[in-house]
Amino acid sequence: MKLKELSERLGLSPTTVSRALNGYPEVNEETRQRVMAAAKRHNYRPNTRAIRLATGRAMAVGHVIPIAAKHEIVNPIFADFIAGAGETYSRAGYDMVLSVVPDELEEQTYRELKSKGSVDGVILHAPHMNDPRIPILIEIGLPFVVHGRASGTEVPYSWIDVNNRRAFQRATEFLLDLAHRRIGFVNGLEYMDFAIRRRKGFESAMADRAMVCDPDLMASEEMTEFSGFRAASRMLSLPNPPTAFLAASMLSGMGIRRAIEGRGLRLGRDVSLIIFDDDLSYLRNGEDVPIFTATRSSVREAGRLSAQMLLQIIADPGAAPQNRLLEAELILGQSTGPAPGKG
Amino acid sequence: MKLKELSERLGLSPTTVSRALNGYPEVNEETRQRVMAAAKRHNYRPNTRAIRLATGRAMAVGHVIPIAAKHEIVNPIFADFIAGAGETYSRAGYDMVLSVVPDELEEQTYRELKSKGSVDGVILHAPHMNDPRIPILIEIGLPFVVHGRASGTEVPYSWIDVNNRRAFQRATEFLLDLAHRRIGFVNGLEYMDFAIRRRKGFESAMADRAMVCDPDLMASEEMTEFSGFRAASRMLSLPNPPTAFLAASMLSGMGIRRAIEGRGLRLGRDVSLIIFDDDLSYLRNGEDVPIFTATRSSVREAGRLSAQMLLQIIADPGAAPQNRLLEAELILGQSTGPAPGKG
DNA sequence: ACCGGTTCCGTAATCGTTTACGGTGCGTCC
DNA sequence: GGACGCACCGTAAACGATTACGGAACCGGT
Repeated sequence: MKLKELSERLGLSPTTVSRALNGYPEVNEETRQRVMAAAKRHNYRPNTRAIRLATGRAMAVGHVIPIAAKHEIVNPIFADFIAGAGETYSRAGYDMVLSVVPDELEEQTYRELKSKGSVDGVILHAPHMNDPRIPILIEIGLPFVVHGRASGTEVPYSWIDVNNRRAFQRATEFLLDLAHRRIGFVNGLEYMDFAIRRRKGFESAMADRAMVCDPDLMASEEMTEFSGFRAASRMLSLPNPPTAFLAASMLSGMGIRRAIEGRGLRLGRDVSLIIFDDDLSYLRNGEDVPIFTATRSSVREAGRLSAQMLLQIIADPGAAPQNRLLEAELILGQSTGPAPGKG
Repeated sequence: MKLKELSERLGLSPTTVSRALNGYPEVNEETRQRVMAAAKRHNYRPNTRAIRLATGRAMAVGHVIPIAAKHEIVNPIFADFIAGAGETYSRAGYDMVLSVVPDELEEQTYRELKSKGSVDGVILHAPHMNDPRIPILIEIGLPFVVHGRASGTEVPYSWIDVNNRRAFQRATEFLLDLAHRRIGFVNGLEYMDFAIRRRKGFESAMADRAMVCDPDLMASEEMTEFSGFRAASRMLSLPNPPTAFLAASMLSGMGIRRAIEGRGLRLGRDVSLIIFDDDLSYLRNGEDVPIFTATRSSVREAGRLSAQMLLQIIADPGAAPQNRLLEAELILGQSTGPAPGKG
């Protein structure tokens, strides 16, 4: 069933039918009702391909997911971020198109998305310091929203981010309040912007209490269970091991717990642990009472908000860039307790 | 730069230019070279929207990701499956469009994808018993490949699946060989087809050794860390607790380990554990030596293969349905050992 | 009676490709 | 030398919507 057929059945022109369905004012209300009814009755769905060509809009947004060439790791937060964003898109009638590309092909991918006209905008994932993708997107004129920020980038752009610095500052302070003095910090890869900010948060909390950061107690790793395990194992073997850990993710935290318990130590008593909890649907931090004490911020919610922001930008490309900083909440779980007394 | 402009610069008709670029035979080889060179020089990229309208092909495939209404859980294997499929699509010049929908809207989503013409085919995820989506897709004539199978569905359709039954049969036999007699089986939700097959594998291995399955030692849960923990905790509290576990996923397994170690028992000595390992990039089962003994099958590879199959079906819609059954390998890790001697 | 302004609707161009169909020129064959 | 086939290229009609522009009918005001 196409527009033309429908209009013939109704004894109207395609123009009027189109206008009626799209809510234009220059059509009699009675006629509009008749058209809408007929459209529903004949199960008419405008052909997306034709709309796209006629309007020049793609009615789609792109997410390009870089695959780190080294480890081929897909960031586990994507699933939930996309679930959140997807909700917003469907409601607005937009498609979400995913490109999975090795990270060295990312620039080229953006250029093609633009020149082939297959999307109206993109979400930029996992920004790092001085991220070159931002100036590129500005140059080619493709609307975008960054999930995160890029330290070092001066030009204005739209982003949504969690206050990573503050979250880790608070977590560190909390451990210090519990009298922990040796704190192991298992961070994400520190070319990622969020990891840089988290480190700053950690360091400034330490500095505020006139404490020095021991490089032996800091690690910058892929956020996997195994990396967490390895880093914690190393630190726990030191002559002066940490009594507490700060972990960049739920998975790292699980690895750290394995290292702790594997040594016969008890989590929350002998060693404390605070993680950053993205509130992933398949990696819930317990049900009623949290397993880990954590700073929490829902990545799914971030997906929803990013999508909304992007759609606004697409609707009004002239407007000034928007920014939104989300605060993480500090939730108390069973993995923290006062530092064990000295001997 | 559009086709018309390019043709004018070359002093040719749009037809000839189009044919030259698309490899049609009725164009002089010399002319073709000239056209190709000019296209490259002017950085000409055919407008996807126009191609789609003109050819009637969407050059896109859809993945509809159902969100379970109850728990809003995104299946964690999606990220890797999609990463695998995405590689295949990009190489073939296809887009991947994702729809994230509450599962009760799934049928409607398929119908819209078809009538709006936004995709040429879809991948069907997470099939369950007598899955109604399969007859629906056949009815509306949208090419599809199922990742998994649907027990009870008689009509032929294309699928790619892991031999789940065999994998769990082998795993069970392996535990039995190690003299384990009380085996806890922490399965996925048993309306999912793969969980049904795994259960059959477990049961038939038990039956082959004339053993009865204790319902107290069987659980059917969401495949999360917490569910694994809860199920294992319950079983370990039984008067006659299991000496070994079989887990449906890496995450369940991690929860089971937590339950085991939380009781002061040692994994691989006091209690054994075999998991099913989807080989997710962010949930690797150790690096050199596996943490868990596991039956392993890469879901990413399944994604690649599913995508290939779907593209073939789209290219030749008349052909008979294809099937492909992958075998999981049984890999030895540190989580299994002989059953502890009685007293 | 005439003009201006609404209200409502239609004609036809447009988006940027593909492709059915038709042409030209040339060589070959009988 | 006419018929035929082949190699090559162009004209114009699709594809299915949106939308610029124009026109008819009607109303109120002067």
